Amino acid sequence: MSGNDQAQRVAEAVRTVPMFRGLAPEAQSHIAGLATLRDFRRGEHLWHEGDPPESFTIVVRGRVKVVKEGESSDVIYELFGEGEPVGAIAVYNFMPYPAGAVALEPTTLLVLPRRDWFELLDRNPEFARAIIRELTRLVLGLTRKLDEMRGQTVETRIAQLFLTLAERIGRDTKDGTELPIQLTRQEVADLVGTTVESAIRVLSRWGREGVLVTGEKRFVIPSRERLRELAGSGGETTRGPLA
Amino acid sequence: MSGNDQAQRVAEAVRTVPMFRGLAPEAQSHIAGLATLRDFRRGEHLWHEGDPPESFTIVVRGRVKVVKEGESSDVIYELFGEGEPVGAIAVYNFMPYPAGAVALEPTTLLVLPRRDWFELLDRNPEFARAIIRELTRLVLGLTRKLDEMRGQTVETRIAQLFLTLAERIGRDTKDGTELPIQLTRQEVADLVGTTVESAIRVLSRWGREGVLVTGEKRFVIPSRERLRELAGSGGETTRGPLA
DNA sequence: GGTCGGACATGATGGCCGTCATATCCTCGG
DNA sequence: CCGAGGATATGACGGCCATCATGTCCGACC
Repeated sequence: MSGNDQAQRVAEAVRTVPMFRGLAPEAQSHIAGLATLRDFRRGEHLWHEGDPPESFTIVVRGRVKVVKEGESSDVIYELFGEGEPVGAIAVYNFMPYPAGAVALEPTTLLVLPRRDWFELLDRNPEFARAIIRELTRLVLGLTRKLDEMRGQTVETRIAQLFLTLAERIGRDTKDGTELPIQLTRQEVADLVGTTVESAIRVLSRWGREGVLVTGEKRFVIPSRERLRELAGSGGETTRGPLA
Repeated sequence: MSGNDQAQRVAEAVRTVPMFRGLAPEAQSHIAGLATLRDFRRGEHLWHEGDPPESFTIVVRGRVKVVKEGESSDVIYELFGEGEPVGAIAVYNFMPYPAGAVALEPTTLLVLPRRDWFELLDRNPEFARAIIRELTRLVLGLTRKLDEMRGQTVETRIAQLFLTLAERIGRDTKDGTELPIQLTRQEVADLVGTTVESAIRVLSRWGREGVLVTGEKRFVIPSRERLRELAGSGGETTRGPLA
């Protein structure tokens, strides 16, 4: 029974994943026959840095951070949401995962054994295109992060972070833009490359000033325009004596 | 005559490029029939940010920097050397180039019109793999840059930069490792995300101390071990009162 | 040969922010 | 019900480095 339920859940997951959505029903059920689902709790590791990648994985529910864990501080490289393949690089090259992955929320993964995935790749050239698209997205995100990181003040970088999040996962409500995502101040700090304390200083001040309000498992941006001003004016540090 | 010479040069370029090296001779000459060569002087732009990518391009001679040009400062995302495809992302997605490209040395590019390149891609699945490999390299390089950028001092970051360069293009001589590449202090600064002045301070001190010597169109590292020490010990900033 | 621009160099100054210390609030588990 | 641990918050201190100013050297060009 529950085996049957499981099979149904897998089948539905395959149907909803963008990469597989366009396939013929038979192809979809073929894939569903090879795949399984795995559930993770918030904070649980999907894998650790250095693990060998046994499978190709796609997020079907929840959100995941890919993070390089240093002894004293971490760096979050990227966030992955529903429908996105995660860890594709390691699987493709069969290299140890260059970074760990941690669930930010209760998360479900669609799991395809390496071997099966490569067979599919051989037979469906469009899958290679999907991977290229995904890697492209990664590269653009990383270059963006790189120039955000540079020179700018911490406040500016955090403002840019939340603007990016607003574009990707923001919902408009009557109180402003809502970001239904749970991030600790530590995680915000890791995302922009600073310390917890600095992140806290900015966010608590923003809370007082009404720029960005931290709520239960979400953030609210009353006015994106305010944020955009803060994000834009970070380049110039010391204003000349004249200005 | 010169047309014939040109054809010969193209044919040889195609034979030497890693991506095409494994192909059958007929396939190679087919590609050579579609491709052309373009030469650039040092400092010349291969393209500017925002240009539409008309062709797929591979570096066959020289070296190229891909750079995001800001009003007051630049960021160099990556360096490309002989045999490497450059700008692949923009071509594949037919999006405007997200960054400019500039020749660091006299450089020759193998140029394949977009349309022809896509036909080749359809017929040769291994080309898609080559692109994926290239993108993988890019992603790993960028993530590396990201965590090098974090927290570390300027001196540490520059040390890491030259260690990386030493691995990629270093030649061992009796005086130490030689890096046959011409980089201005400004370019070094752009690579590690700092200012010219800071880069100059570090490099001129290193020159005095014999850690890294700047020569005619090259650098020399007398002892890689020295550099490695400088690269490693940058994390800890304020030593505690006890230590 | 003179001058103009670019690369390299060095000093002074001030601000951002990383580090350390401390405190409050809340959730868990015993 | 109380203690432990985690997240959030706030203040003090000090160092790295961006900015600005100034100077030298060199090749390019007229």
